[in-house]
Amino acid sequence: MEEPNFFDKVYEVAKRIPYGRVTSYGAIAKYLGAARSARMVGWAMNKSLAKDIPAHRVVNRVGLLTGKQHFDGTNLMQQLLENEGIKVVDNQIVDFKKHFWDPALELG
DNA sequence: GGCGTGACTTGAA
DNA sequence: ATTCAAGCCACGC
Repeated sequence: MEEPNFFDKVYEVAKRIPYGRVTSYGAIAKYLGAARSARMVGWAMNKSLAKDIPAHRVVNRVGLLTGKQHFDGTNLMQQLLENEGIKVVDNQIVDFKKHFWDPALELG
């Protein structure tokens, strides 16, 4: 059997993020048992841009759109979030806590 | 093949 | 309360 790597797990979790919800790199990393490897999640997300992964639903722990810079358009990430009913002001998600989706809680 | 960078987080001073 | 430092590991030069 294949043993999913960190990257692959990140992709699977990211794919499972529900519509209109967001999560943080650390939450995913922690769910994978590598809370200190949050950076790898970000790097994985960078690669995920070429996949069907909703990377725009993943932000840092304060709800700041740190990765919007990596999207094609500077406002693309924000537009996508607002399109899902998430309000974004100054590159930061409003009521981030309410929209926060913890894989450890939702997936088990 | 080594060094630095990076879409981060946590903990300690 | 804020600021500083360390950790984690893949990728590019």
